[in-house]
Amino acid sequence: MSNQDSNHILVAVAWPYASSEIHVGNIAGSYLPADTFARYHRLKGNRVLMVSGSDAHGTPITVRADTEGVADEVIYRRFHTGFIQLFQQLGLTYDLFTSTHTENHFKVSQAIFLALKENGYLYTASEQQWYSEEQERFLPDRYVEGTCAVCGNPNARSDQCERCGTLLELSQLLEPRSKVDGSTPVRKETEHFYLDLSKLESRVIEFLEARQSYWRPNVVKQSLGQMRANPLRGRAITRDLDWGIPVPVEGWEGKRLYVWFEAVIGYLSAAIEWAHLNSEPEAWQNWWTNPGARAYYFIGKDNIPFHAVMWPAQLIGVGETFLRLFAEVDGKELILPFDVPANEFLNLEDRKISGSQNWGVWGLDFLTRYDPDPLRFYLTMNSPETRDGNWDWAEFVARNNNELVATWGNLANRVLSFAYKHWDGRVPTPGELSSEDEALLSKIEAGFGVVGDLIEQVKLRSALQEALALATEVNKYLDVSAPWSLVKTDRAAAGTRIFCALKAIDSLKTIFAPFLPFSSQQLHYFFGYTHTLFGASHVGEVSDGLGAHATLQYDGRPAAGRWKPSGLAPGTELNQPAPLFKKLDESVIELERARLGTPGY
RNA sequence: GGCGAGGUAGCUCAACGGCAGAGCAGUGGACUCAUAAGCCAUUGGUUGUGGGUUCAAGUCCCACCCUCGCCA
Repeated sequence: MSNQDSNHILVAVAWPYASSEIHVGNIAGSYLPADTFARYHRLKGNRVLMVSGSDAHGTPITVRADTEGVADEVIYRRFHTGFIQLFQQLGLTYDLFTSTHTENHFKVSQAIFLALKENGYLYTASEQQWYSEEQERFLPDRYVEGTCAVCGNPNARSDQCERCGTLLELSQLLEPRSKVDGSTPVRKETEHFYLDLSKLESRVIEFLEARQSYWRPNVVKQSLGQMRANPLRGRAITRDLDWGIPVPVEGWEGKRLYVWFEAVIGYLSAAIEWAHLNSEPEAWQNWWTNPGARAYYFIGKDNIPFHAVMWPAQLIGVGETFLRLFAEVDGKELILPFDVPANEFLNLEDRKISGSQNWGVWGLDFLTRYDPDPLRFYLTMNSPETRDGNWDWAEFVARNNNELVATWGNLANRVLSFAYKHWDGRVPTPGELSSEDEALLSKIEAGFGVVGDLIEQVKLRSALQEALALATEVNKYLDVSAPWSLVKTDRAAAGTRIFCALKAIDSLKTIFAPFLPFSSQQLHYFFGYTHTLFGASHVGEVSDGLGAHATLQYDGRPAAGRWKPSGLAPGTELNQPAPLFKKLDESVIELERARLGTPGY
């Protein structure tokens, strides 16, 4: 296998913070589109590597741990386990879903740090931070409050007064107090490493401008506009914390890499971990050092600056030094993002999703009552690709019943049942095809190109709409050819029509498969195929010096699905068909709405 | 406050400056293989507001309003 293949696709998926539940907005924003995209490319025969993991470090986890009075690690492990359950049930085919709390990620992140340092992009500077003498530690901004020197608000957060909006210097916060124990913190000098982004800015701009023609406007224009208005400047990449990745410099024990800096490195470290788990320790380079490989980053819009500006800056900054330090390979750079198809946000019943108010549809909870494919269908048809979207329970039920069930599920069921009943459980043998038969089959065949192109452009909503329109074409064809009448007068002709309809549905099964993998596999089985369209995900556990961490891994070896039209053979024995999807009763709308906003569901 | 994105039919979304469209919902019809599903036909619009440029503006320019994100 050549290292220069252009069919290596890195699907880099946002890393969920291991401190809050995953809701349908998160799923629609990045996890689901990534999987649809990855599954398509796998069917297409491309070499896909889809990676992500739990973001285990960072203040939100520490805050939650302090609130509950447990160790940071307890919080991280609890949520990490939940993520893996959810993703497996949703059918997200991560080649590796891991965590940032791994020995491997520590080493990779430290190597990135050292490469930037060696290349002269890091400097150190001192600043004052709030320090608790009682606890002998520096306090993050959100742990300190006091009186705003500007407006007198007695409950101002240490970094910004919410009443007057002022960004507060340390000296502007009067009578500071620690939210942890009420004690009075003191100002204390502390030294940190900074990434010298000003030195990298021109190359980041170059990088963005080269991709401007095909990136989503929200992603590229915001990034360029921001830099035009406020040129990049140095940004701290270390913190005074004890949870996280140690700074690999002597004398810096007790400091950690800032989470914004190390979490994105996970895309690289997860690929490396994947390669080791598969006993091909160099295999990650097929994606990461291959100039022909394409890296797609599926994220939500809140993450744009980190993926369109900061992460490219880090990658540019390490140059060839990372490979030399980490793998003793000379003359190789890490590839930059090919696209960052960031999605907008999803509201819920016209209100912003909120964990604290339990205003959300939570993934794991949802799947206790509904199947994954209807969720995947609704979220893709309703995908917030160009603007904020809205989850509406009435619309979920309507789209499920009127589109997924009525147009596609019913089509498959009506034709399979008819064939099963009248041709003794076998695919009928066709006679000569009429021009209508040929027209239908060629329309469906063309669908592979149409839908495929849209998926490649990450226009998944349009792609699924096209697929559904193809199902409508088959419904129309059936209406015109009316095999249920024909079977009474000309059984052979009816058999030809049904053969064509079956063949079309067999093709549509593949076209729908990236979006609706579970029902496509079910349909695949009804058609009598014995192999599976995709591989399987399994939960694993990896042990290292930091303990054990759970993983989700995809094994694509059993996958036999191909992105190409059906080659259905006459006479094939069918399996007893059944409806692919369930119609939902309207009553669930009110039941589900009643759950919203009630704590402790 | 700055940088962006978005605001089009009841809902979700389209529309190189050239007759505002699609799907779903609604309404009417013929059919019956199918989960009362499918098919055919059809109603529905002051394109957020106010100006401007143009033979022609949803689209370009200016100002403003609303929503969301990021930055300060």
